[in-house]
Amino acid sequence: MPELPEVETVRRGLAPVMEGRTILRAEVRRPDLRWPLPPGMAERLSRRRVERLRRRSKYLLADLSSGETLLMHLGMSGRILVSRTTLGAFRHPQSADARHDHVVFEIEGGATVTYNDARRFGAMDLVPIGDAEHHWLLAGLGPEPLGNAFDEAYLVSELRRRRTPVKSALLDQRLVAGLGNIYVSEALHRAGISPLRRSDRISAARAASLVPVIRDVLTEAIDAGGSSLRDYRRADGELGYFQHAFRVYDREGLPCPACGTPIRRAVQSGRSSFWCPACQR
DNA sequence: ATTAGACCCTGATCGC
DNA sequence: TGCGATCAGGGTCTAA
Repeated sequence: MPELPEVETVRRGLAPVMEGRTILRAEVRRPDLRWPLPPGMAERLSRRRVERLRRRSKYLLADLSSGETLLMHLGMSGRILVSRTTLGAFRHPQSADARHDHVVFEIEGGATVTYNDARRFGAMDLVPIGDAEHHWLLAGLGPEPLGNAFDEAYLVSELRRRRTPVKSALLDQRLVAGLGNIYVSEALHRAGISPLRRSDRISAARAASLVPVIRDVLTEAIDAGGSSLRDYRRADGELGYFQHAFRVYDREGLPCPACGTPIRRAVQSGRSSFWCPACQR
């Protein structure tokens, strides 16, 4: 579910209540997420201060005073929600089903941070600070799409040597890290490239144009607080609103906002792609 | 070496 | 109202 903009939005919501503060107590209610939680995780988190909350791709990284980094991934349905215990245990309507509250952190200063994940595709692990980028889940990740290493020369050369559809190439986290099904579809529409087109058959100029387009769509989505379709919520429980700006995603049969042609849908490597057959070639 | 498909799990929605 | 089929912002692993 959450792609880079959603994870960044969660990070920005959590940072003010976690950074510089101590986790008074951590509680693990269900250790069987995508993989078993690391041994003794609750004890290794309790009474540690969160020095910094970072993001790499779709992962959140909390550097702790113990010298370990807590690595978190939200999978498809994961949420991290902040509630204020000083105001009483208040759960408003758009909050998640408490049966899926798997990890709970009590934070110094009166905040409770709850990891909730119905499908349990999410993950957490602990790794020595400084080794996070070598963790097996992070080691193969490509450049950050909003970072300097992701530039026109890089993308042109990577696409040129792949024969997969460009949709699959951009979803490959080894090529660029953080895009998912929504933002790939949106970026390809903005660039006028069909998701079905073979990567190595895109002209260099058109491939290069994807770089600023990807940056723009991610930046706009972060500014909107991400996209809320089914499960995703910001850390404060509110909805993101970038879904209202979708041009093609989840709009099969509806008119293309640029030309009015009905949006088409096709399944590529098991996931739906949406595109305008007139604007995208 | 690539690439499509199965799989992990729960919940919402749709057609009958 | 109930029931099965299908689908969903993630990623890994297997088999062709």
